[in-house]
Amino acid sequence: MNSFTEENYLKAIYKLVQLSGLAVSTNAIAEKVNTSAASVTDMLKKLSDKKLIHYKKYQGVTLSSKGEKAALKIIRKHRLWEMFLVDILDFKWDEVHDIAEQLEHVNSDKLIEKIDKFLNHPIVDPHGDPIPDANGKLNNPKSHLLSFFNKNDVCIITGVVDHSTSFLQYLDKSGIALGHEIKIKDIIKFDRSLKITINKGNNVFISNDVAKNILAINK
Amino acid sequence: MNSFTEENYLKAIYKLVQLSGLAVSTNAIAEKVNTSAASVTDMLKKLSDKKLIHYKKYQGVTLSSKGEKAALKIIRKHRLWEMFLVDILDFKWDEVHDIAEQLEHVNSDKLIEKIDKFLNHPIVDPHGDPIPDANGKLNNPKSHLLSFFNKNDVCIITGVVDHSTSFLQYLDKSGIALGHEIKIKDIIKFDRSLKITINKGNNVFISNDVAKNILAINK
DNA sequence: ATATTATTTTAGACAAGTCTAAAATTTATT
DNA sequence: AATAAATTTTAGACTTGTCTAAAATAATAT
Ligand SMILES: [Mn+2]
Ligand SMILES: [Mn+2]
Ligand SMILES: [Mn+2]
Ligand SMILES: [Mn+2]
Repeated sequence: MNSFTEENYLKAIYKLVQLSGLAVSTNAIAEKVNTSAASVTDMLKKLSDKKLIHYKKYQGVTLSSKGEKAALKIIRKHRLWEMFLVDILDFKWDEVHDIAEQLEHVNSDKLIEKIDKFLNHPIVDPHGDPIPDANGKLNNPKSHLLSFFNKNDVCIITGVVDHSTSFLQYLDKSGIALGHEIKIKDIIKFDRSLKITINKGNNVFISNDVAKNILAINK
Repeated sequence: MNSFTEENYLKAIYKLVQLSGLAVSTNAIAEKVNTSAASVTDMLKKLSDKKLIHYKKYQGVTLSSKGEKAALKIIRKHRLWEMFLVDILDFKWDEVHDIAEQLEHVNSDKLIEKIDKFLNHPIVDPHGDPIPDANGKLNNPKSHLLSFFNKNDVCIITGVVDHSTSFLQYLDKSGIALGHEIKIKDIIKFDRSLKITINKGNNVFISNDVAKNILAINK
């Protein structure tokens, strides 16, 4: 078994590789897990000894297939727990991440499969992120950042990039939620901010910074 | 916050004090948390510094009110999670303890109160153990060991002392479950084993060792 | 191509929790 | 009351994960 700490490193490496498509740097990991570069180097040696990563000094790191499987399992657990918290216990989508950070480390295959079944095998979590299946298979839906759409495009919101409480609460306040239909009414040249219509009703202005943190798919 | 380890010591001390009514010994704690007496002494110093226990060298230990509150909170979480696992996820009563040992350390007041509400504020866990309320108040039901009843007594099974998988599975196999009515048909003088009738139906023989691990209340 | 800067690794230390072996204290026995 | 036995504490060491400061390597700029 891997320790909580090891699991958090694996998850961090998985997400960074996913994002960049490249081997990830010691510094990037350090920032992600909120620790020093020296500590990361120590841990990389350990994960390498355990054959969880591919690592050569100064050359960056990727996950081995064993490491990727472990990472996907943690991500599966995290997202299923988030789903459980929102759908069953009526938590808000901005409240669940920190709790799921703890629950994702609970070790019981039977438990996670029962939760999955109880939730009716959900495909995405409350933030629109895909949930890996029991074999670690992950359906990566081809969404795009809202900031990449053009004037008069109509799309459906499928996810968010930023998962912070403040961002999610801002979306709530603006009436922006997963599944809603968005029409791009206007794009301001100066700062690339957007005027959008939500569900054929309200018009709302959002900054480019916000648009870059919303995922959507063409309708 | 207290670490997982500290929480497990507090829980162990709580249960040992509960059982004996006296200050508990270093050795007793060592056995309960499955570690060496030396390690226990180290931890007792730490818990004492944190004002969680009353401790004087060589004199044994009891919980401070702060420590007792912490212990009861962990026990509340453990028992509510066991209830959730059995009632909602259809686990058997012999499968849940180890998972609850992990879940009891998840830190979120909101989570545990939502679970409590979702379960409709249960009073006892799947093993008949009482669940402390949100204020740490615990209703100690006055049950007795089945081994203390007399011939022709009729009683209702309310709990178990031993929580091991093998014991609980033995009870399942024998048709003995919480809430069932038991009539003591005979007590064998030689070894104090019992012939009992379950729910006015089947007759079953159980050893005194088994009877000493079943709790019941007079009908 | 060399010098400067940034990144990464090593060295050495620390806190938490654990261990074994030895010393101190308490309890039980004669 | 003195001795033996059991319990508890101390001493010293080890592991995991962390840190800072210094050294090594790589990347960038002149
Ligand atoms: Mn999350
Ligand atoms: Mn999520
Ligand atoms: Mn239990
Ligand atoms: Mn229980």
